Amino acid sequence: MTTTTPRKPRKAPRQARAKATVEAILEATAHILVDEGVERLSTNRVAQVAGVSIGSLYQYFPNKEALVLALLERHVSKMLGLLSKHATELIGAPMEDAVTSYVRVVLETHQIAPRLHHVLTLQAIDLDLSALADWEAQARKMVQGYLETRRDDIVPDDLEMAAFVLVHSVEAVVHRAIIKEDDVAAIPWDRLEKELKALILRYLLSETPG
Amino acid sequence: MTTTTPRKPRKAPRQARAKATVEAILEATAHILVDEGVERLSTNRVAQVAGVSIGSLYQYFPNKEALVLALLERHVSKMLGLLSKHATELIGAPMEDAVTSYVRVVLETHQIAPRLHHVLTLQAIDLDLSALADWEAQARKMVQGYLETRRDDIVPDDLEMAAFVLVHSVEAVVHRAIIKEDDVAAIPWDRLEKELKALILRYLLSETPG
Amino acid sequence: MTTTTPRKPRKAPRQARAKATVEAILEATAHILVDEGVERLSTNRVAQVAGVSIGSLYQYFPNKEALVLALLERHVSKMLGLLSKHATELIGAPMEDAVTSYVRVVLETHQIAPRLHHVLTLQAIDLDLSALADWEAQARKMVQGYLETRRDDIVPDDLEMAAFVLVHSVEAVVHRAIIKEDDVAAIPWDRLEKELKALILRYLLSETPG
Amino acid sequence: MTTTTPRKPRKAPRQARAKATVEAILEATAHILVDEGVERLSTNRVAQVAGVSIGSLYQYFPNKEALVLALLERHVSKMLGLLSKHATELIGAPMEDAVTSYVRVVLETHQIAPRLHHVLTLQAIDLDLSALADWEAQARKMVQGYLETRRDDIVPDDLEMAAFVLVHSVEAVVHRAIIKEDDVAAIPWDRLEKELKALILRYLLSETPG
DNA sequence: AATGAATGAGACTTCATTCAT
DNA sequence: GATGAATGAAGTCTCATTCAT
Repeated sequence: MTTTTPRKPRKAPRQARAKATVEAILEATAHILVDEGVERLSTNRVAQVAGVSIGSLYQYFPNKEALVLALLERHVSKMLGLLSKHATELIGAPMEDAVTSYVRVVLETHQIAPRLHHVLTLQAIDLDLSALADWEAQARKMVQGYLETRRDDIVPDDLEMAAFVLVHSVEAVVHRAIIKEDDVAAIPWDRLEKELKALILRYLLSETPG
Repeated sequence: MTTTTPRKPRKAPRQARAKATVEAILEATAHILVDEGVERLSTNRVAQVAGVSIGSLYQYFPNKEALVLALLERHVSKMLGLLSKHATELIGAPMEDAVTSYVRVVLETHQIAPRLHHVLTLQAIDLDLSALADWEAQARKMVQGYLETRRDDIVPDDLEMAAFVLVHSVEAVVHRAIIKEDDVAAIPWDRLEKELKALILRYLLSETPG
Repeated sequence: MTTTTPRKPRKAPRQARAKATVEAILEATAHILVDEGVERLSTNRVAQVAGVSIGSLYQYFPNKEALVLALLERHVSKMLGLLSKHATELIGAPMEDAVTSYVRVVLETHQIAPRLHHVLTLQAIDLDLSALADWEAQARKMVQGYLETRRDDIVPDDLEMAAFVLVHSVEAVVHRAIIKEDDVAAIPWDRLEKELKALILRYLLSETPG
Repeated sequence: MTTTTPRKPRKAPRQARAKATVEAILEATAHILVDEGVERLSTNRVAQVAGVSIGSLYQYFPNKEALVLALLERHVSKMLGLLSKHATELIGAPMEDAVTSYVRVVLETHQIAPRLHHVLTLQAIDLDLSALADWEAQARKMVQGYLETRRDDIVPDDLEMAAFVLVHSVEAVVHRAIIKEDDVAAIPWDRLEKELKALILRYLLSETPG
């Protein structure tokens, strides 16, 4: 299942006009992905929706995958931006603040573009795109790094495992919460945040009772 | 994204030969899905791999989606089987035993056919098939039901939310653990089980410290 | 310039209907090649002219090259048929009879389908198809074989070189003669035959004068 | 197969820079033709390889054919140059010298740019370009002219036919010899020359034996 | 003169599905 | 029941050519 298909953009747009074209193409891609579904994503349709000729599309993207990849990379880069913005807050912060900060970052990353996030996530797996895996690795590394600074206060021994459990628990719960609601506005973000903080803090700080 | 395509098998195979045909078709579908990827799944290819004519395939399945659906339903039915088998153990069991039992069920469901599970999960979302959602609903209902019998011993108030958090945390962590390892055997299942039990029990039974 | 594109027919037609389809496709290919030119040869056009759907074409031929190759192989096989039919006459025949026979074979091979022959020749080179090279090799081998049986009567020492010169001289002259005339009938075949026999016999049997 | 597309260069380059541009374009064309194959010859690619914008290419050449034509005309003009340079030697020369001279001219023309010669030859036919036909006509005329001055010493009656046979025999044998060898350097030019001289002289001067 | 962005016809090819045998 | 030939819509992608800057 290893592909040798090129996925990188063909050439960077130099003129302003070209930049607008690329922008229109990516927006159209996102639009179709979110509102019409992957199965409707075809290069022809993207070009049509973008109001651009199919030839122009192929000037900048070698194939359909490259469109999705470009979109994914933009998205992940925004996610990583949020992560690194808050990363400094964590260092040396008391446990509760650090956890609050982390949960909020995850909630925020999912609010950048919730429906696009969902679709891109699936595509990343289907197309074997690593950008998202990079994000996860980054998050795990950061969490594990923090846990190591608090090793003495923490119950779990295996910090790698602990980071793995935490990152994916939080990620999954948030993700499902968003998918569950058709209307993103309806999600009880505050309660979700509270609950996730409880989940994490108890896992890290309490001995198993009983 | 809502389809009106029929997805149910056309007619049940009555003769033994027919049963074998259907079996071969589904096996071929699974094989292609797992070993070659969704993008290679075509009805013609399935028929070829199954050693059956394309006409025969359409005798039993009205379209391509029906293949995936049938496979998914089989799989989910196995998962539900495991769940209900253990369901009785849970009722009235002490908290620790109940949690152990639940975590084991989830681990077992993921071991039925790990790679197929992964692919089907993605397809279920892409094709908007509800079978998997059914499974999740079932699991949530069961967990929530159990929590209600223990309401007094439990810290979280909102049991629906608690069930949601638990089910998806466990599900996600197990799922990622399986995907992570190319060599499935290499996963430290016992440690994973221990860690998940700690996560759940502390969440349910400990007050947030600090 | 080495290609890995498949060129062999996809599957052999089993039913009579399918055989007719394949036949129609190849005839259409030949027709387009001869009457409209290579640049007009497209799979769509072939299907259209053959009165067959494009899908049917691709059931039997993996791509455009395969069409040309199939046609070429049929043609070359006819040419080789003529060659081997006369091959026996040559063995042990007196020089003049053998030469007569050879020149006639070449003339005949070019009359099987003169215009198609011309186009296929070019395509064989462009597409790097070896079928025609096989024919030439065969012809050279046969001629050289005969020359060896007459080594004592023959002036040239290097029989490989002599065969090379003979085969390509005769081939080229005949080929150009056919191309030259738009009206194929107008070619003075008998005089051409006489002249080529003279060319060969003098080359083989006379010492260079002067 | 008759085209009405203009094939002549659009305007002659007046400045030195423009001359360099045209030169680069033609060199790129030749390069692609020889090293990548006709199917890879696209105007965009030529421009790219030439390090010139596609717009500039169309400033000097009205279409793709014009590129090939320009190249062909340059090549044929070199060939004609060789021919006319030796033409004077032939007049009144003794038969053997004349033949030597002619064979050498043909060998030389094929050594100008053997691989390009090969490709251009094919293209000339495909695109129905007459430049090469002009060369052949010229060569035939010259040879026939010489033969007429020697009519009394010569065996063949029909001098037009004799010239036809000679020109195409020599041409074909030399051409195939070059194609046959991957490495042009490996061709036994001297033996080829000797053999072709023998072929011609015997044909012209010896009665058919036997 | 030169640039390169944009165009779109059209080529190739796949694949879900139907239907005659 | 089964077969496999046939279909054609639809998708991917290229490339000759134009034109605004």
